[in-house]
Amino acid sequence: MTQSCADSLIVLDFETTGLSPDMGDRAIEIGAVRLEKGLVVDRFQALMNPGKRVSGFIENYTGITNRMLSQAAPCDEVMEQFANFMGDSNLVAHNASFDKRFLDAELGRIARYYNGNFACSLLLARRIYQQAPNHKLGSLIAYKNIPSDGGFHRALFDSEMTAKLWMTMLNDISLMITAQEVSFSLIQKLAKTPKNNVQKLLQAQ
DNA sequence: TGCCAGGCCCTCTTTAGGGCCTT
Repeated sequence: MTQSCADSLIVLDFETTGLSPDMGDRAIEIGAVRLEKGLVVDRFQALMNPGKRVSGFIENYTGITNRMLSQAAPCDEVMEQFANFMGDSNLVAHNASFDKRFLDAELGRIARYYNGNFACSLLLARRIYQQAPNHKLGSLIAYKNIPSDGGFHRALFDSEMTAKLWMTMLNDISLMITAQEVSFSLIQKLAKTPKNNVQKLLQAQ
């Protein structure tokens, strides 16, 4: 069975100075992998200098220090490169609303835009892994016994783990339906379906 | 200096409140 929605996808993750670009927070690292037919075929990773110091909390949380950022290229330079990398591919992130806010904010600063659609691995996991203890990325990786060395909270590592989780979810969904492929539109529909209607939706495929 | 958000989703709901996720 094919998994067409993975034919060309960018799975991305930002590390940032905080939670809200509307409150002045900036991206400090972008990591992404390109998935084609279920395989990682390309990677992107870069630190970026946000032009402000990051808090001790962020240094501890990510391991990214002010010293490291002082030697990094500025955000606009890195985001220009990343915009070229992702093109108009569809996009996936864990808690996509968070990464989309920062992607939109950073690209807006350099007047670059994209036409891809976002899908959220968190929303999908809440539908198909309703018995998981919680739906944090690290917890889901452990729940599905996906090999990991535990180095979470760096952008490329988290995007690689999200990509593995994504492929695992597509495989699990493909086992629940009779259709020949798991389409991107089905994934987006699933992520918006009330939990108690998930089985009905899958059985209709 | 210290602090900050927003979308989703559940329920003891919908004229609301609070937990889960992301950094």
